[in-house]
Amino acid sequence: MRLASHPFTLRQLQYAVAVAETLSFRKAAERCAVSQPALSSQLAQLEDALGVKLFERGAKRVLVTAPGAELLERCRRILVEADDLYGAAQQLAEPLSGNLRLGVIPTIAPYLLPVAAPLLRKRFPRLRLAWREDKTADLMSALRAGALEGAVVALEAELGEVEQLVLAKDPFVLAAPRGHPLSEGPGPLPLSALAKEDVLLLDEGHCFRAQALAFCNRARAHELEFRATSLGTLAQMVAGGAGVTLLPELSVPTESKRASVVIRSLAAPVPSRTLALVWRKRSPLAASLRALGAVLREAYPKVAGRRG
Amino acid sequence: MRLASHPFTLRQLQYAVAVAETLSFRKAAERCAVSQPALSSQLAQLEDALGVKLFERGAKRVLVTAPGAELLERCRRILVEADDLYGAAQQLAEPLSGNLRLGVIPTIAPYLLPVAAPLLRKRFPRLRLAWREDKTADLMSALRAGALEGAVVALEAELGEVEQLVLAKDPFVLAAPRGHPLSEGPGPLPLSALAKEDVLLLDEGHCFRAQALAFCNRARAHELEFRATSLGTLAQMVAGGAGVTLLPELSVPTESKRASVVIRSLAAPVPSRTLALVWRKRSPLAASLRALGAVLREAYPKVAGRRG
DNA sequence: TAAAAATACTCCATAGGTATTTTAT
DNA sequence: ATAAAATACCTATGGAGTATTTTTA
Repeated sequence: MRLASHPFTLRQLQYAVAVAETLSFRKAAERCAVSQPALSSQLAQLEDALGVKLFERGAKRVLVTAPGAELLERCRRILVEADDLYGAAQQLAEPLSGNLRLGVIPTIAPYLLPVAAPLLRKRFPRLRLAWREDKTADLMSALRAGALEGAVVALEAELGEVEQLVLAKDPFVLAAPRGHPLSEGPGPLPLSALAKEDVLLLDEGHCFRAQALAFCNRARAHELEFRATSLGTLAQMVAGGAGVTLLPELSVPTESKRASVVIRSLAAPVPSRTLALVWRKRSPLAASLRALGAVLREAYPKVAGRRG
Repeated sequence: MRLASHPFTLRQLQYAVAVAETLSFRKAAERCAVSQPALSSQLAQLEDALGVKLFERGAKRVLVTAPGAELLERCRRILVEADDLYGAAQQLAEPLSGNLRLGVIPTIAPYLLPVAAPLLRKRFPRLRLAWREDKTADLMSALRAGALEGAVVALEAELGEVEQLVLAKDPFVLAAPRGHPLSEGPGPLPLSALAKEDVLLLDEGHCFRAQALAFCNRARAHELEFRATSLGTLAQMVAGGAGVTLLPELSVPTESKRASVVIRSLAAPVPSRTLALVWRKRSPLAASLRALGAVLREAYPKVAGRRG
C-alpha cells in the first residue's frame, strides 16, 4: 500500500461526482442532501488534498477541468466498487435477495419477459426485480455506471468488458406477406432466393438491425427506405405487403399471431443471434445472476416454440 | 449510483486490511498509528454496516471468516484504486516526478540496469526510481497489491491482466565450454545438433528456466540434475565443463567475459523471450511508464551488442 | 442586479485517546 | 495467569448547519 492514510473520503468523492453530473454546487448539494456550504468546503478540501482543481467556478456555470475529467472517472470507479463491497456483503448475509435491476433490449423484452418474469418470481421470491427496456449501448453504459446489475442482450453487439452467460442461440427466419413468391416452397429458403428482394428493417440503434442487415448484404437483398421502430410494426408492415423481413425466432409466436405473415426457415448457415445475460466483472450479484440466467435459459424454448 | 451515502469509510477499510494482514488487532492498530480500541471500534462499525463478521476473534488469534476473505479482497481493491486516484492527481500536477517502484527479474536486472539506470536518471531527473529484483510471480503479485508501479519481465511468463510495452526481443544463444564439439562449426547451430546433449538449466521459479526447457524438450536434449541459481553461476559451470546451456543474448557480453565459454547462435526458428515493461491497468503512472519504457528500449541494444 | 459559490461562525457528532474489564487459552 | 480484544468514558477535531459576503455574467 502506498499511502499511510488516505487524504480524502468517500463522501468527498460522492460530492465531486454529484457536481460533475449536475454542473452546479447547489443542485449537487441538494442531491447529496447536505447544505451548499458543506459541499463547497468538502470539495475545497478534496481539491486541496489532490493538489488539482477539479472544477472551474463561474457565477453562472461550473465546468469540469481537463485533469478533473480524468480524476472524476477514477472517483466514479471507486464509488462503484464501494457500492459493490456493500452489495457483496448483503449477498453474503442473505443470498438471492434484495433489489436487482436488469436491462433488456427491445427485441427481446416483449417476448421473453411475459414468460420469464413469473418463473423468476416463483423461483426467487426474495429477489425484487426491476426491468428496464433500452438499446444495447444505453444498457451497457448504465451497467458500467452501476445503475443496472445485469442485462439481457445479444452477444453480437459491442459490449465491452463484461461477464456473460449464454441463454440461447436465436435463429432468424423470414417473414413474408401471404401469397408472396417467397412464402411457399419446399424446405428452408436458400440465401440466393433473397437477391434483389425488398427487405424492411428496424431503426438505427437496434442491434438486431445490424445483424439482419449483415445477412441482407450477403444475400444482395435491397433495404427499403422506411424503417420500423419495433418488431411488432415490422411484422404489421410486412403483412401489409410492404416487403419481407427477418425476425428472430423468439418473436415468431407473438408476431405471426398478431400479423398475417408467413414464416419460413432459412437454409444453413442459418443467421442467428446469441442471447446472453451479462454483468459487470466482479459484480457482487454474479452468483445471483448465474442462477437467474439458468431460469431464463429454461424460459427461452417455452417462448420460441419449435416449428418445422 | 446505488447508495445515497456510503455506510463505511476508507479508513475503516484500511483497518480491516491491516488486521487481515497482521492477524492481530494490536499490531494492525500499531501499523495504522492508532490505538487498539480506536481500531476495534471502527471495525465493529464496519462489520455492523456490512452486516457480516469479517474476523473471528479468539484471545490468542484472529481469523478471517470465509465471507470476510471475499470482502477483504474488495477492500484491497478499493484502497488500491484510491491510491491510484491520489497518484493520478500527483502526476497531473507534476508529470514524470515522484517515486516509482519497479521490479525486474533476476535474468534481466544485472545486465540491463547498469546501463539503463544512469540513462533514466539523466532523462527523468525528477523521477526517483527504486528497483526490486524478484521472480516474475512475486513481482506480479506486488504489482497487483500496489507495492510496485511497474515491472520488467518476459512476456512468455504468466502475467495476468496488465498493460505492457515491448522493450526487445531477446534471442537465446548456446554457451558451451571451449573445445566442446558444439563450440565450433559454420553458421548457426541447428536444433538437431542438441539431441542427447547434456544441458544445464536455472532453478525452478525463474521464468527463463521454463523457456529454455521448452526449447530443450523440442531438441530432445537431456537436462542435468544440478540446477544453477543465476545465469552467472550457470555460465561458470559451463566454463567448468559441466555441459552446455542456453543464455539470453542480453547476458552474453557480461557472462562470456566473466566465464571462459564459447557462444554460438542458434538456427531459425531462433528461440527467444520478449522483454517488456508491464504495469497495472489504469495505473496513474501509465504515461510515465511509457516514457520510461522508451528509454529502456534504447538501452537494450547498448547491452546486448550484436555479434556475428 | 441576481443567482451562485465562498466565507464566517457555531455546534455537535464522532473518531480517537486513556483506563479498565472481559475473555480465552 | 496472561495476552489480547472489548467496554467505558472523555476529549477534541472537523463535518455540517445558518447567516452573510463576494463574485461575475
